[in-house]
Amino acid sequence: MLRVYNTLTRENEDFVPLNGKIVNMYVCGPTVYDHCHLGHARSYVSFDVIRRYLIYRGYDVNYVSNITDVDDKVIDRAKESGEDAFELSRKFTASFEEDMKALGVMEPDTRPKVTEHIEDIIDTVARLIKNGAAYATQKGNVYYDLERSADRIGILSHQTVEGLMEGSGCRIDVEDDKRYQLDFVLWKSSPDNEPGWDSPWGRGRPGWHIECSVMSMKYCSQQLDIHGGGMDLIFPHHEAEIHQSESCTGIHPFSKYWIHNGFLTIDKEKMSKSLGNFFTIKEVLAKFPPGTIRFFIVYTHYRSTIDFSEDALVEAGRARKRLLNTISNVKHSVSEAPDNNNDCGLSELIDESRSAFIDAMDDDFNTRKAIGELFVFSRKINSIIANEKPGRPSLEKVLDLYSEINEVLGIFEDDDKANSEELSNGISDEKINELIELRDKARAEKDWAKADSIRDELKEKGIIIEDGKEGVRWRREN
RNA sequence: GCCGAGAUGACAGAGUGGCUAAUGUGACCGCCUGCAGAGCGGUUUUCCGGGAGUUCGAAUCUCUCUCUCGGCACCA
Repeated sequence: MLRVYNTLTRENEDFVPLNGKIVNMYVCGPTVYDHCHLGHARSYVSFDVIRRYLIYRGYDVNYVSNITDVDDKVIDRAKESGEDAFELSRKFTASFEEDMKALGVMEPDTRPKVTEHIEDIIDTVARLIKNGAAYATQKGNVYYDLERSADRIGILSHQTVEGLMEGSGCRIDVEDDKRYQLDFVLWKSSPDNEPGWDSPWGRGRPGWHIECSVMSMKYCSQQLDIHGGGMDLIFPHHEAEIHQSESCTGIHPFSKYWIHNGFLTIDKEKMSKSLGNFFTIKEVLAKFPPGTIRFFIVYTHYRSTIDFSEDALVEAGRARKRLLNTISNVKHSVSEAPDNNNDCGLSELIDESRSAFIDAMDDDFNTRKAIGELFVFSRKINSIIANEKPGRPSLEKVLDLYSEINEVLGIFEDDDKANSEELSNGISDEKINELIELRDKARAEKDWAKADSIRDELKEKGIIIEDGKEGVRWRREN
């Protein structure tokens, strides 16, 4: 039974979707005013694994994740750089999509953009006003009337009204025309020099929270099974969504499960531009293979704080390589294996390991534990192929289990770099084999100096030579 | 002030009542090897923040103390 930690109840709960095997899942996407940073990578890789695991467990997942392409931050950034706001958001949307692809994040079933849903947003805001849940002001702003449903405040963040009022962040803006301190904006009037759309309340643009309510209801359902995002979105963003959506539809709860990923820190400090420890995904991709970055993220439970440092990435890379080496060892064994039914206990081991993987993942997507089980499995596999002679069918089943698990975790994808001839200084397979032959000759003549110099030469070009019992193997490495 | 997360070996990090606690990285030793790599075996490793309590039995439950980190209307 899959168990999931629900922020709403602060408990681990059995996962039972609202409607059989169908899972409607909405994950808050980025506001595209800059290149995405490592925190985004953490969040979207985590939810990607959750999504893939649900699919693996037989659920029919409808995964929706938005792009917030109009917002104060987009507008401010455009003003600073003198660019057109829409041009800017288009640019960073493309950048984001590139990053997600590099990290092996599956494309959502739908990736709606705010600017393409202005009509829907206006309709929803109008409906909220009609329902008496919101009010428009003289200045052309529309606010959600929280005082009216004050008993619902803190439903997700578990804060009291007093607590929120006394919060350090609680500021009363002099310009504000809202009635109640905790009211939040649904529609914000735009000056002529800023992006805006005509509405019943004048020219304006959507407030920050409304887009997610509107687009999740449009592309998922009026009631979601899972709503996800970073922990920092719990308040006010997700709580605002609950108010808006439930006032609009009258359906409770807006989402049955709320899942939030933990933060990413840099050298134990919060990532922030002022501290100068801010890394974009692209900066890190320039230094580490995407598979390593993904492994680093998946190797930590999604709710734990994950501390980024170069050392941690290096360690993750080594750990991952250990698993990749085993897979590569098994592949070699397959090519040399006898075509008989010698099982050597592999079938049983595979079944046990699959169960261990599922048990770990069923426990609130405990990827760290699941990978721990994978190391145990791999060590046993290495041992068996070193000491026994299993037949090809059994070995192929081992590879099948690795790919089955890879469907969920996505950590064994070959890094493009490692396999491309261009990055290995353009050296061709033929040339490599030629050099290996030369080296073999030298070795036969016990000319170790020559043999080693050939090996070093190839290593410089990213080709790793390994002598085994059954001859020489080589592989490209970045 | 309010809310939350956490403290497990050198480091990272599983583990929520019962074999002296998974796994990875590092270091060292051994096997294998001409050497190296990969792999295997072993050591580092009785390591659960302090104290009190419950229990036949606690890292795990209760109380308490200390410390760390994060959120609180920009945020993944």
